[in-house]
Amino acid sequence: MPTKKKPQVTATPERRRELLDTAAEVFAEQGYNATTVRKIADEAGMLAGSLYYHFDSKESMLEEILRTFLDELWSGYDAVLDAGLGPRETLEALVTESFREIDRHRAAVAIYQKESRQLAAQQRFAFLAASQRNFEKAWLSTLERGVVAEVFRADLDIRLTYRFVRDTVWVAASWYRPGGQHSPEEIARQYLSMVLDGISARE
Amino acid sequence: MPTKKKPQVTATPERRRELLDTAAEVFAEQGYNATTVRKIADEAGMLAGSLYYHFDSKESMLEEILRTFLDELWSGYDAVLDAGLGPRETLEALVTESFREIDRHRAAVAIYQKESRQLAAQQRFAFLAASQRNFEKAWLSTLERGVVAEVFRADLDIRLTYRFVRDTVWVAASWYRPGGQHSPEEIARQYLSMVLDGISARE
Amino acid sequence: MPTKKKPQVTATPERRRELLDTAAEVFAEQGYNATTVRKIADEAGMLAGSLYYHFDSKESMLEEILRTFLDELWSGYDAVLDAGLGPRETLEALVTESFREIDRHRAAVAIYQKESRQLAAQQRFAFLAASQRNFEKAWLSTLERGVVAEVFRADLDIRLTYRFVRDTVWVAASWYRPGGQHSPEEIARQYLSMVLDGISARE
Amino acid sequence: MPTKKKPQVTATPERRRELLDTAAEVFAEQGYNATTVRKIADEAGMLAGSLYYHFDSKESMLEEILRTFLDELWSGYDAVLDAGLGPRETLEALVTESFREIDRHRAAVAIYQKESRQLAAQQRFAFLAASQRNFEKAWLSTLERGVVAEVFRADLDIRLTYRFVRDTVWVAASWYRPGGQHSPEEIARQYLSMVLDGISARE
DNA sequence: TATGAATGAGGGTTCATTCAT
DNA sequence: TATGAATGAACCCTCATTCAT
Repeated sequence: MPTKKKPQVTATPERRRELLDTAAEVFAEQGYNATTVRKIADEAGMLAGSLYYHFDSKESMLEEILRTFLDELWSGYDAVLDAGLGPRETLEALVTESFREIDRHRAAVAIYQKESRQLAAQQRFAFLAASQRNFEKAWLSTLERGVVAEVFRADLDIRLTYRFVRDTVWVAASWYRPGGQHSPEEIARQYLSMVLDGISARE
Repeated sequence: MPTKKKPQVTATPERRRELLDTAAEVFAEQGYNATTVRKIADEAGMLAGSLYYHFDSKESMLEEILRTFLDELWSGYDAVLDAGLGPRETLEALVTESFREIDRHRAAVAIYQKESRQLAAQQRFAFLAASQRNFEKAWLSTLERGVVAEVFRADLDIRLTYRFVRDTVWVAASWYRPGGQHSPEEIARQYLSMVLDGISARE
Repeated sequence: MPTKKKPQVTATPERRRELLDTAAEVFAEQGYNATTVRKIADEAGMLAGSLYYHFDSKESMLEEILRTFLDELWSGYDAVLDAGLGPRETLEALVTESFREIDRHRAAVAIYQKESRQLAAQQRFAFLAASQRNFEKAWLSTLERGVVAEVFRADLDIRLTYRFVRDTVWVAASWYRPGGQHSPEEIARQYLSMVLDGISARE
Repeated sequence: MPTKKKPQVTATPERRRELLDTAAEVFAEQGYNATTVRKIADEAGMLAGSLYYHFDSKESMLEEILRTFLDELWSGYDAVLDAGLGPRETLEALVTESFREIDRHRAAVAIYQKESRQLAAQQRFAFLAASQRNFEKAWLSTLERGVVAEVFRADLDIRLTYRFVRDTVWVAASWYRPGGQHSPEEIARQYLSMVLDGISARE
């Protein structure tokens, strides 16, 4: 691996963040492939070529966006998983943390949702697959603990349940808009209510 | 349908179907934008240019795939909605029908999930937006009916519930593989069980 | 040069003529390059591939159209040039003959006007250049004879005059429509009047 | 004329002009349809894609070439038409101006001659049709004025005369080469002599 | 830091042509 | 004779990327 010279973190790392935020917004809105480097530059008020002073490539921007997001996400998740909570409380905390993450990194989450599967196949984005595996491990074990503790129903296919909960939470990024009428915690509460107790009225 | 003279659906509509199935598979796997016409042709065992004997453009292939899917979907939905069922039975039937559709048109559903939002902005794909509106109408009214009839909980935000159910069902297309261990009806049953009664054990 | 098998003059040579007439019309209207073989076939009520039963190539159609036209043109010109007329009568006869040719072969003349220069560079269309040389020879000698005989003005550049007369006549093909209010002979008469005596009133 | 690489310290609009001049030359020589964008780029010493930094499309290059030409042409014509000259002097001035324009914009004129008719049908090139109408108006009214003033012969069909003069002048672009032995003014004089007084010797 | 201009590798599409039926 | 389907080369255009200034 030859050392590259380009992305000197000289000057302002804030400018870098700004540009990445802009890029993330456009990626989320138009899709990664459909987004041209020029569109990002336009949005940032510069010319396409100028972006290459800050970043190696379009792909490296994408990578940094996703890496930053996943780092933060896991720092939140790890705190929850290490807190020694019971299975139901763990589930509630994970879901709430997820909605907070959607609130903070809406664009990144949307990108992740949409592109993750194809990206994960590339060497460069192997960290996506790794994260996904950890994710699955955390959820499955939580669900299993809950079944054992008779906190969750035992008659459900556990993998199906995992997918159900996982998807249910993350797709919200596709319609969620920060600053709307519901706070992330409020949405989390409602989602949890549905996921845990169902939508049908109890007799 | 204002398509003029070219590939009249006279002789072999089967070849057309074959090619569209191939295209749908590739679109679903790689994303519409990332899919090259050459890739589709390769998969179909012909040269890129040859596709244009059958179709006007890459976009028209996409359109036909989505139109065909939505036509079938709505023929199923309409049957359910016109059956005069109660709200809970309607919801169950709609969900079941959706999983059947995922089973039959997995690729089309996956494409729809991924590209629909951006596509709908184009004049050509306005029918996507129209379908989405009808979809929303059908679900919201069913949920409202259910709340009135005290079949569904009254304490949930109805739009949030709508999104919850809608997403929950359709994202399944992203991991569902036909011919797996669960039939669509089986999956529908488990999903319904979770959605209606929740995943937590009843005391 | 291997003998080709295709253009059997079997069956009807009339069909051949019909097809060539159709092709000439489209070539004239849209330009040779801009004309697709399919457009010709459409106009003839068949499929593009079917034309290749009758002709070797699009280019061979063009060649036959132009050859046929030039053959007829020269048969008319040669008659005039061999008639032993005086220079002014020769000029009048050539111009009249030209307008008759425009009347009969409007499409071919239009094609000739438009494409001749570029075509002539190709080996295959060398006959166009040859014809052009003969054409020039005939006109220049007629004009020179006329100057010597003091029938034409001596103070004009003879090459310029040649181009003037030549162009003046043939461009008419671009606006002439057979069956209009003026017969070719009538138009020829008026053109000759202008060319010979000018448009200004005599004092 | 070997194309050398200029020491382009050129500001942007000059580069644009250079490229358009190159394009015009190729269009004129090979015809618009037969000209590939790559050929233009070759001639300009760059790659095909690079042209798109300067222009939107091949068609937009054509448009700009023709627009520029017509703008200049009409600025010359308008000066003549507004000068309050008599009909004969107007005709002489228009013809002279036309030959000057051929001298300055030979390529553009040749393109105009060849492609104008088909182009005019397109929305984008409607300005060609408009120009043609103004052209016709100017000439017809000049000829009519001349007939009334008994400066031009009254026994000629005025539309035919219009076409005669118009074509006669502009076709010259197809053989005219700037820097030849005749200046545009000289050619104009000879043409006018023929058009006004005819080529036959006066008794 | 950013610009202007160019590169070069495709990508979608067109079209003359072929050929088995 | 004509059709239906396919070929393959070429075309216009896009876009990530580079680099001298």
